[in-house]
Amino acid sequence: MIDKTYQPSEVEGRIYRTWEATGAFRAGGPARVGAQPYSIVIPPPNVTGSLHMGHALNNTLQDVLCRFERMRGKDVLWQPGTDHAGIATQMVVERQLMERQQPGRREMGREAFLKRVWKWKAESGGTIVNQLKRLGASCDWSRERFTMDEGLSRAVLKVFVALYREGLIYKDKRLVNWDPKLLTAISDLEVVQVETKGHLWHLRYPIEGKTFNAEDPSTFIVVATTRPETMLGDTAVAVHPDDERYKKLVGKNVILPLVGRRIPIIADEYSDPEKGSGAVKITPAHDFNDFEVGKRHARPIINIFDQQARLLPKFDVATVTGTDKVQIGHLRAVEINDPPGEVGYGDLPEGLAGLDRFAARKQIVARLEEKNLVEKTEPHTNVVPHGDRSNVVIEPFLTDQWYVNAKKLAEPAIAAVREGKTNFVPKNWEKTYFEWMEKIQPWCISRQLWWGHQIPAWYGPDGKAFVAFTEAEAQSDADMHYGKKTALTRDEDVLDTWFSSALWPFSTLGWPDETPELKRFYPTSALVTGFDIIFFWVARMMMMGLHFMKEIPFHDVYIHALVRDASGAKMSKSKGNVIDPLALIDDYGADALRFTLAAMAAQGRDIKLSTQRVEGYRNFATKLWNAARFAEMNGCATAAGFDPKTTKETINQWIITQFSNTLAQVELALADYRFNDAANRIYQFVWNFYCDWYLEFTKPVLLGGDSVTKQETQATTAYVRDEMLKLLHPFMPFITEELWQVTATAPRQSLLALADWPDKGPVFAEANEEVAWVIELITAIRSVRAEMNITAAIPLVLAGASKETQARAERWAEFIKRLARVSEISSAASAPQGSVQLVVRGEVAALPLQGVIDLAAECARLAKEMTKADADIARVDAKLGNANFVSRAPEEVVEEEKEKREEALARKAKVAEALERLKGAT
RNA sequence: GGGCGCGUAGCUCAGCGGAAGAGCACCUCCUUGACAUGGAGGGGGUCACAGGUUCGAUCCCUGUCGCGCCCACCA
Repeated sequence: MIDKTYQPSEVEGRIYRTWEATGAFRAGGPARVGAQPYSIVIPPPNVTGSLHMGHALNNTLQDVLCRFERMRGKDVLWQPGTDHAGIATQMVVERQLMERQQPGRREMGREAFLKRVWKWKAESGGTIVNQLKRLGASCDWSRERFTMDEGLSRAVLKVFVALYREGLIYKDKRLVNWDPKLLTAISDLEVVQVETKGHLWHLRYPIEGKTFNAEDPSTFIVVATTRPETMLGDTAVAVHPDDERYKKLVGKNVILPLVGRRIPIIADEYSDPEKGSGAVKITPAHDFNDFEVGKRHARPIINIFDQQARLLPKFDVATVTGTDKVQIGHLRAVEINDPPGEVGYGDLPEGLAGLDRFAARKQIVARLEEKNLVEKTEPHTNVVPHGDRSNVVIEPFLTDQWYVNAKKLAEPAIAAVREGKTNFVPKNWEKTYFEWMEKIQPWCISRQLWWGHQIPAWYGPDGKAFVAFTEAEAQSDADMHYGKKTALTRDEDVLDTWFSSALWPFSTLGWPDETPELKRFYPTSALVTGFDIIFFWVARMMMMGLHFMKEIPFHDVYIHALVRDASGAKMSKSKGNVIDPLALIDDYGADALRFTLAAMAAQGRDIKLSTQRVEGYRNFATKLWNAARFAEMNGCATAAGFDPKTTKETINQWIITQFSNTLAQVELALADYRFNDAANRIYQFVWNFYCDWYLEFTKPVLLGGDSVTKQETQATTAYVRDEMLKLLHPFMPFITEELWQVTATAPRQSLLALADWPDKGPVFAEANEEVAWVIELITAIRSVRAEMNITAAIPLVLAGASKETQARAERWAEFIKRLARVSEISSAASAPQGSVQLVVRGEVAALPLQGVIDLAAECARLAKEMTKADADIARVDAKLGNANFVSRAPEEVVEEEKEKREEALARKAKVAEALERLKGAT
């Protein structure tokens, strides 16, 4: 006996354990020999993270695909695993240390700290995996990987060394995005632009050789800046070469206030006459654009900050040699106003050393104001780069870092998408991909962190780098190079987390070894991910995959939307609008959550998730459960060898036909990644077709005595239920698997998860047509009943009905009586006096209700129908009256319109007749 | 500044060249033996606006107005 109610919380865990215990999700099992492979690699969640709504959506969609393909007989590998998430994880552990007032990572030292992180990974690493299981993810957990496990680390090492030797990884000194809080470089992608309200300061820089006088503009030049504190590092003032205002100043010098450094006024197209004063201060060490301008004019690069963006007592000065190479070194500060021909560097003015950049800003503005060097201060809004993790303002900072020549690697990656080897779904994301890939910048891959893959580079005493697989190898290279045993020190830095993620599609399959899995499952079939990591991850997997495997990593890239809260805001912890998927699973069951996400996953639009919607799909699960109970109560058992093609009963043929249509549409939708269409179609079938109509239609049969008809109906009910469970299983795996078990009257041949997907079913056109008529008739009668508030059973008279209709009515009498609450059905030449008359397919169905109905109301109802018929006729006539339409529109469209006209005319005639009759009765 | 997308029923959204759809909400009726987490019925939309293409436009094109996102930009 099936339980009265379905309790997800009591069922889901048990079901999942059954799947795991039977190895249902194992790829390459004996049952799959000879099967076509289908593979998806999971976007690896952060190992110490927990499941959020984005994961829930992402993994639901992957699971739908995997379960669908598995049931279709493919050898499915859904490759799971987790990411070490360098910065994020290191931050979490450091915070923990701080909260527990334990020594920080620097006090602990690298080794002890890493031990601590591994411990945290061991403690919390299982959380996300268990949460994915609660969602129902059918990953092959026996193959779970971690980006820092032995094998993947080997892949990372191999890739780094190979790219280095090919010249595609190199070390370079240039400005990077420096995070002064985390004390590491980050890539362009980890920088977010935040609109910030600030000020624009207009500063007066006195011109050399003139006595500064605030009242006399010829004695100074005004530069506008949002970062006055960086003026300490200025090495030029740039104006546009065509700017008449400043033409005669080009070549002259200004004396940098506070510092006294003499710096030239240069002409450079970078300067925009429209912005600020048209003259711009050039601070090559602290601005990306200024860096370029500085290089063009061979200006020195003066770094004024330490790693935490606090003012240095003595500046670091780098000089430019050539335009590409930069050398850096400490120079002594020189005297203010040093001799012509040389640039002075200057000491930091008294009392500023160690000030943080924002404090320095205040101080410097104050000091400039004192000297009357601030012309004006305007409020100003601009976008300021922030670290995506630390949320502090990023400082452009001159350091040595490792880079990947992304431009080179991008070429084949662009071509592969151009040539359609890899397809984005929806397609418009390809444009985003191309735009980024085509102007891709060198990828900064070194991070000044500890948690991650340490860079396999060792340095000799002169700073020369030896990149090798092992320290011993590097040592022997170095010894050879120096001609003697030489002490090396290892590069302290680790690689960007995304470096190892970029290898995910092949590293998880065993690369660099030539494993059978790699051969079988690469390239993977599909990648399912959010648009926010197209650049971070998808693009880089394309680059690495093509470079090392010489083949695309995946055929399709399905890009899904973001899950937002019910009002459309991005979910974030700080806003407190995060909906926890686990809480929804607790409340409504994993199936309801999954179905909600799938049903809302329309391409190209974000998902605004509301709990109400989840509740609705919980109700859907309940509905399904009860339908199965009903079937069981009525002895509907799976019949061995049942063949839907051999059914004789119209109603059975009808539901089978509806199922066939649904099946076909669901398959089409899934082939196109239209998850919402697939889900909605199934929903409609289960609720509207199977429950609302089919089960209601068959009640009289099932409640009646034994007969061939009854047997066939019982078998069909069970058959469609079983097929329906299969169809629904990819979306609602738990309840369907449970029902598959509890409805079994004989042992099932397999778990539902491994059952065969339904075959293309038969279509009975005649039955379909006939039942459509019955439904229309019943609906029309019900409508009138409800509108007129008639509860009692009433007779039905078919007025002037055709032989065919009369025969149909006879065949369906029992059903019509029951579902429309009709007492008896008869035929007559015309509708009885005072009856309500319905037009169904051009024929009149009359309900003799004299005395019961409100004649005025009925008149009004008919008048309304008449208006509608007139409108329909008028519209069709307008079309058909248009010679252009008749001559130019396709023939079948014209035919269709003619038929519509006939139909509307007939309907109008019937309604008019009915009105006449009614008036006659009054 | 460059790009992408969205304005359709009260709300959330499908549809995207041939008679406007769903779910929720709302209103009316229904404790019938699967299910009140239910059943039956109903109201509600010049498909943002203006032009254009077409025999025909919610759908294609152009523009306008709103809204969102991505990329670039510390004057």
